[in-house]
Amino acid sequence: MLRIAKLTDYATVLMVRLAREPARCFSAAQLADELRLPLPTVAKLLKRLLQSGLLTSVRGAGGGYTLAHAPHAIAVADVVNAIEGPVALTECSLGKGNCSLEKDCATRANWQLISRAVRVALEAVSLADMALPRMQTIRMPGLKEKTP
Amino acid sequence: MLRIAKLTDYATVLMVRLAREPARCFSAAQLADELRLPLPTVAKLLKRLLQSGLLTSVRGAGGGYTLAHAPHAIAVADVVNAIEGPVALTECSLGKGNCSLEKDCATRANWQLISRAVRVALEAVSLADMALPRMQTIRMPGLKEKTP
DNA sequence: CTAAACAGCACCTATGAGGTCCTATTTTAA
DNA sequence: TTAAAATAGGACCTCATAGGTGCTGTTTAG
Repeated sequence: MLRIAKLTDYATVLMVRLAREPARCFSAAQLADELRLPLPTVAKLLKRLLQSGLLTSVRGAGGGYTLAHAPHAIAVADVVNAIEGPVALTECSLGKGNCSLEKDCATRANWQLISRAVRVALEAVSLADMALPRMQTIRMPGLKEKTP
Repeated sequence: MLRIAKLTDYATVLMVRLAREPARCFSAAQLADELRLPLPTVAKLLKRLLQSGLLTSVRGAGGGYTLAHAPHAIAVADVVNAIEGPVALTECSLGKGNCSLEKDCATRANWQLISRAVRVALEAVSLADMALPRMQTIRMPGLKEKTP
């Protein structure tokens, strides 16, 4: 049904929680407990988010994780990228030529445009937005100029 | 990587092919042969597209499938809907309350907005657009009014 | 009457998402 | 100095489901 992976969903929940108190340092256990998510999964996600540079970590007792940037500077797209890689609705959108149609596939370039539109939608929303009780409307720059 | 199902990809290829000659009646075998796709899969997809009302069929010898509407009147969103159901990036976007966070999940409403943005992106592109060698730019009505 | 073609199931199976566990390593605090 | 609290980084399992196949009708042109 064109959904993001469940892990990505969890990851955004984690990031949004962190975004509500950007200064505070959260341990994996704290987050798992508060958000009612399984600890091993939370730990795994935090590690991935760390490796993608979205978090900073402090090791040892009293340690934990913090957002690496301000909430408004991290987009939902970043989280999606960190957990499931670049958004590309179709195989060929990635450029990898493992599509048997490839050559005469006029559809390809158009799918790339659609993928880009989706990427823009995800980039247009920051953690700060997600932390709000309810956003107004998504503004998508770059998609309203030309009209086919 | 936030991709559509491979079957959905195939389905759009099929639909775009049909859109290039809307008057012509194609058999499953013809399409499979021309597009180099496995026949059983093509047949299955055509059946689903038929049940969703996107195609009309003629049974018996010399039969086949035709678009149920003009190419510009069928959106990529329709194809996605037919094959993988409604676009809902997260579980809770569907409304079904099988999310343990549910109550105090402020993130929910915001994900719904994002899902909607993606839907709009898919609705903004018709089969006629996809049949073009290359689209210009996607115009997304309803997403450029308010600015958060 | 026969062959072409759709209609509608039922069923298989292999990949990978989702989840668990174990073993370092680092740091604080007693 | 030691113990406990945390992160770091793997390996590994397992199960749902996307993707694919087959079979048995039914319809229709010639």
